[in-house]
Amino acid sequence: MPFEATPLYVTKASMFRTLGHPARVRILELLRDGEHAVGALQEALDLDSGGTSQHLAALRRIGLVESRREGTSVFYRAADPRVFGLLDIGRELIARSLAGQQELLEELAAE
Amino acid sequence: MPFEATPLYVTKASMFRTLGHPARVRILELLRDGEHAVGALQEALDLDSGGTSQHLAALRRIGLVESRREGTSVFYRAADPRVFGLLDIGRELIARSLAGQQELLEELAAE
DNA sequence: ACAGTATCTTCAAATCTTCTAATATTGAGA
DNA sequence: TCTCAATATTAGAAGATTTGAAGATACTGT
Repeated sequence: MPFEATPLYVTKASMFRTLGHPARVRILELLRDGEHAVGALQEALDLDSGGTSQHLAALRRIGLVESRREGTSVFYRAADPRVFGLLDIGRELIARSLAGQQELLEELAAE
Repeated sequence: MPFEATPLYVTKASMFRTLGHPARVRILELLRDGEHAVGALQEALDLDSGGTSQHLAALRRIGLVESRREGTSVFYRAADPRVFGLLDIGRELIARSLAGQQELLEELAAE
């Protein structure tokens, strides 16, 4: 009874697509240093409560974050620290790409 | 004269979003073992020529692939092998998440 | 220069995502 | 149980992306 007849590359794509929103990238960056309550995230991101929940729900849907309730607050954390590796590689790739543009600019300036 | 006044997390998000399409994930998987002509990719993906070009253009726009023309063919390759690290971590995270679901199923079955 | 092939671009229709605002749920404490 | 505060969910409008078809461009060999 396979729940998941979806090819792996489709699942992978949904994961990347879920990461493909500025607010969600920022949420994960914040979760690097441990769990945060929804209220704290909301304030840090300058979002309203609905928006914050929606983004968290998207991240939870694909299993990137997990939550824990404590009284009236809900705390979120990264489900697996490897997700930060994605962010790191992302940063490296962007750095590389900007460095390339930089070189081009310098060549142009040197003419 | 900053070309890029965009915050890093926005650029990062566009990169992930660009990766967030099954065809583009598959293209990168194919590029793991070296460069491929557009025609070859197109056949492997079973896409029409327009679609293939568009996906490649999206990948090139954010600097994940580079191309080289040889006669009438254009060959694409990954601009930086670190991008494969993204795919690898993606696979690991999905594996983890499926394993979690699996456990849940087993608990349910054991009841 | 011409014909043929390969790749790229463009544009509008269909689809999916995000945003906004309103409403629902959950738990704590009186 | 009632009410408040914190999160979550939903629905519809607005915005962005994908698709598919057609046309434009570039290269090779003759």
